[in-house]
Amino acid sequence: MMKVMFLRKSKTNLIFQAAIDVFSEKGFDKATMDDIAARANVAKGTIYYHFKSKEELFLFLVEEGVEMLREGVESKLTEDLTPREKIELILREQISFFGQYRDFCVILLRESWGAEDRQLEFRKMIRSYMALIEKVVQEGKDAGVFHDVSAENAGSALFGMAAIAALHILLGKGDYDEDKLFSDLKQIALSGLLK
Amino acid sequence: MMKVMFLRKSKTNLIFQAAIDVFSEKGFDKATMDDIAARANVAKGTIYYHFKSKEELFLFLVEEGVEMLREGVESKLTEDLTPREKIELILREQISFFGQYRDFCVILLRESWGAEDRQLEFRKMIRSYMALIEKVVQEGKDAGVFHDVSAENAGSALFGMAAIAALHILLGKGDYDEDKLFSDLKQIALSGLLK
Amino acid sequence: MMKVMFLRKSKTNLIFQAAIDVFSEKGFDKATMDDIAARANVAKGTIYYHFKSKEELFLFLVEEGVEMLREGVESKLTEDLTPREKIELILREQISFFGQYRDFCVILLRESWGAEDRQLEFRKMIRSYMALIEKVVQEGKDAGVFHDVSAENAGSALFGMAAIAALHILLGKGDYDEDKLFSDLKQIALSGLLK
Amino acid sequence: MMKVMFLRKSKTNLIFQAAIDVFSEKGFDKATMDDIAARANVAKGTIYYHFKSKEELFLFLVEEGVEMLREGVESKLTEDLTPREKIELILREQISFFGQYRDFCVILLRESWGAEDRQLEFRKMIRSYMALIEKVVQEGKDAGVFHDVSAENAGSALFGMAAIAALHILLGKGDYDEDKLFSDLKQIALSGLLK
DNA sequence: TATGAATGAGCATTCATTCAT
DNA sequence: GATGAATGAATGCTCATTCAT
Repeated sequence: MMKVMFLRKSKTNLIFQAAIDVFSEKGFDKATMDDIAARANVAKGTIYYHFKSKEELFLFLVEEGVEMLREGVESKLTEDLTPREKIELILREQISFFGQYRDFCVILLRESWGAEDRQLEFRKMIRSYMALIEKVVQEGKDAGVFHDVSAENAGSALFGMAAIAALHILLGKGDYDEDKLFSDLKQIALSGLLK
Repeated sequence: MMKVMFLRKSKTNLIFQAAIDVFSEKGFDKATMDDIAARANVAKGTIYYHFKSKEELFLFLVEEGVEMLREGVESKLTEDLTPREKIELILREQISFFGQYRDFCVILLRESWGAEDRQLEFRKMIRSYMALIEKVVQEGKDAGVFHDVSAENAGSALFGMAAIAALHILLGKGDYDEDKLFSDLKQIALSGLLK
Repeated sequence: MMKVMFLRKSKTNLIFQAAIDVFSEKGFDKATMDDIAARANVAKGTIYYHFKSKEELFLFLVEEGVEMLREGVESKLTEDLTPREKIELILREQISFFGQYRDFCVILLRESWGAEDRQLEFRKMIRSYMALIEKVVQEGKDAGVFHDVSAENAGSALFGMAAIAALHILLGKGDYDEDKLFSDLKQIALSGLLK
Repeated sequence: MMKVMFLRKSKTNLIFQAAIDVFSEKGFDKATMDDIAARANVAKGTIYYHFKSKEELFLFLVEEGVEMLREGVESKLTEDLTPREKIELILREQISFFGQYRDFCVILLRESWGAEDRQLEFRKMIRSYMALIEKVVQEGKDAGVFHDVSAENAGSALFGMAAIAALHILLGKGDYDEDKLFSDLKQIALSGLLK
């Protein structure tokens, strides 16, 4: 998402960047097209020349964001890794992504729960990411190295654990110590709290 | 909150119930006072007779909800339980609460991320619940039965794991199998994925 | 008005007093029945038990106020006074009244200009006061001691001169020096600016 | 204000004109933005595109009106006139202005008395006009041709005399005979009622 | 007499969207 | 491609008035 964007300097891109800023600062409803236009140094009509509606602009944005997270993780899940290593990689990548794109992640967590079409769409995207985790869990189970838990439950649990823990720190006051968070989550996810 | 509410049939309560419905369906911004009034079969002015503003109505609602979750859990965390049993209890209670008050939980997950005062307030409430978990984790560490992970990280991780996994099922199509979810999360949280 | 009021301690009177305070502070439109009820330490319904409407309450209030000014002046305009002395008396009385009932006078000046029934009513009241002045001017003209100016013009001019000059001081920062104001207005009204 | 306004036919101007009409008819509080929009044949949103708020629109309006009166008078107060001629000129101009802009003058007299910021602002504007009169009175005193009255008292008295007398006629039923009113006020202001 | 909960019409303001240039 | 003036439906909130007790 953001990477691609930095290459071109088209109006479309200016708008896109501005939209990320504004949506993450204010949320979908509170953000106005005027805000975005001002941030992009573009006339309001110009946004409508490039995007059909506020909704569509937002959808594009979230789509690219989730895709980026998913692809980033997927591309690193090479065949030579063990299930355990894959889980570690997923946790590390997700923690890193949340640190790098905090604002986008706030959007995601804010706007994915509800019954509007947009929100259903977002949950579908998130599920496509969770599916990656589920696949790894299944592999582990098939290989006999993981306990017999529902892959779906494990997928959402691991995503949720990392997401909420990351945002909890990022939206609090302290520093975001990615290494400590990773080490703690890895401990819990793989070996549990109990000694 | 909801329990007490069901007993009385005051206007205040009608409004409260309607507000839960509407806010969870549409979120804070999209929900209108007209919606809530219509759902409660009350004139719009009546809402303002009982609550100072939309914001205040919402705040009350979330306050009572989180308090109910927190107190429900806290009251059951008796001294005779081991840390392991306490973690199990917390997971079971939270899973049950999410099943019972799905709409409220959607509200909580939707509206807690952002920089508005209201949102800061919500996160503070959630933190007061997480603190319960942190305390138990600390106990376990002190007793030498839990691994040495940051209690804060563990607290947000366990809350997030259960919250997201629960909502993932509740907002999907399938049934909400509390027992299976509990058993899976207990497994991961206490002993991890690895055999 | 105010004098009579202080004698009784009925609810009606409590409301009346509160209404004067609130109306003069906020004006007719901005003043609310809640304000008045709170100031009178009375339930809102009680006001409606004693007065038919906000409008009526206001009307009563202004009626009594103007009547008090008019009667106060009229009762002192004894037959033994010369027209010149009468003009002096009118000026002195009006200046004194404005000083004593500043808030009420603000109401009067605020709410008398417009086309609503209430406002027409107020102007009629004011005209009944101006009529006193006109009569004196006519007397002076008939007696050959006043110049030949339209009595009506003179009446409104003298009322306006004293009213605006008084409020100009009363709403400004300085002290309200009634004697100096009287002496200046007397000078202008009777002998003019020119030496 | 009005003069310039009549030249252009911009939306801004349409709104401005409509606002004068509506505010003078109903007063600030009772006038609604819907009224103004309807009168201007403009969508309500259009008003907000050109003016930040009802308050701001109103303020602009009064500002320009008073400024027009002040400048109109000031520009004619040339050095070659005697104090007496200047007072005459001021009276004539003010009487003419009130006749020409009756509605605006109603607004001014209605909305200048109270403690709201807006009203303080208006009184400040009026004082800037009164200052013109005070200066002339001072000149007359310095030149030894006027009696020794407080310039401030004389300023507010002359303004008030002309304002109230003018509106008294304009809001009554009869014709507005500017010449007679001028001749009467000149008589009183310069030479007084007494022969 | 007195109360205060309930009402609903009314209002200022916002903002996504359109469209003539 | 780009603009920004214009739109009008939508919304949170107010407040005079009513009425059951």
